[in-house]
Amino acid sequence: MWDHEFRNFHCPTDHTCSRVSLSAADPCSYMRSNFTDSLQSPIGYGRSLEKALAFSHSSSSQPPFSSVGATPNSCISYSSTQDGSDKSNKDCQLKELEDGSESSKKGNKLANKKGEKKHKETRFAFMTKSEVDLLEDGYKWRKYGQKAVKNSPYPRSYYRCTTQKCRVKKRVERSFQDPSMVITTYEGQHKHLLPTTVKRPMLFPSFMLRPSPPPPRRRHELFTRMPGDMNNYQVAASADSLMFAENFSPFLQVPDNGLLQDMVPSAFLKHEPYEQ
DNA sequence: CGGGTTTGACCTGCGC
DNA sequence: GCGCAGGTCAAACCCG
Repeated sequence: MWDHEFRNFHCPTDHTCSRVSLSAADPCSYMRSNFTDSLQSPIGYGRSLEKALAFSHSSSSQPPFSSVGATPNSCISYSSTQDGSDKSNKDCQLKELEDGSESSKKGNKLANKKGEKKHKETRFAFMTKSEVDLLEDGYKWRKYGQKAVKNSPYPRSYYRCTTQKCRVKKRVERSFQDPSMVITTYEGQHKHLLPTTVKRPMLFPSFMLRPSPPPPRRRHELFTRMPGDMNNYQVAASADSLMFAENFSPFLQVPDNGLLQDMVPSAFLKHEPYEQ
C-alpha cells in the first residue's frame, strides 16, 4: 500500500526517492512521508507527521535540498484520500461523517453506526518560507484550535473556512527543523468563490481558488517548473482523484507580509497512464 | 455587539 | 486496558 502510493511522489531534487532513503532533514522528504501516509488515513496524518518528525530527529542534519544546489523555499505535496478498504480509513469514518451538518458528536456516532460512508477530503499541503504563519490565500479563515506538536516547539493551528457550508480546513504549523518554513495543509475543496472583498492572491493553484472542477479520469503527475535557476521540479503527488491543477507553483518565496503576488510560474501537467 | 481568538476539556485512534 | 497524541469543541475572552 505504501509503495503503491509512494511512487506517485517525485522529489523536487530531480531524483526519485524511495521512502527508505529519505532524509527527513529534507523538508521535501518530510512532506512525502507525511502526506503519503495521509493518503491512507486522513486522521492518521497527525501521527504520520509525528513519525516524520521523530525520524528527522534521528537523521543527519543534511541541509534541505542540498543535492540540487538550489534553495527552494517551499515544498509542496498534494494528496487526496483514496478509496480504500484499509483499516485506518475505517477508523476515521466516524469523525468525518458529519458532512453537511454541524451534528453533535453523538450524532456522528449514530451516523457511523448506520454505516454511512465517509466523504473523504482532498488534501493539499506545502511548505513555504515565511515570517508569518497564516498566509493570505484569499479566503477567510476562522481559527478553531491550536495544539502543541510533539517534538516541536511550535504549535499547530487549525482553521476553518468561514464561508457558510464550506467545510474546508487548514492546518498551519512551523517546521521545527527550519522555523522559517511554514507547513500549510488544506483539507477539502472550496465549493464557493473567493470572497469578493478580497483580492485574488497568486499563491495557490487555481483549483484551490475556485469551485472544484470534476476530477480527471486517470492519474496525473503534476510537474511545476521553477523559473530561473531551479532545474527541475517539484511536484505534487498524484492520486485517483487528483484535481486538475494549473498556474501552480510549489516553490514560493513568501514575502513577509504573507501576500503572494506575481508568482505564478508556468506549470504543466504530464499525463501518464498509471499502472497498478 | 458581532466576529474572531484563546485555551482547557473532551473525544478518538493507535501503539504498547 | 491504558496512556499518549492529534483533532475538535465551546466557553471565555478580546477587539474593532
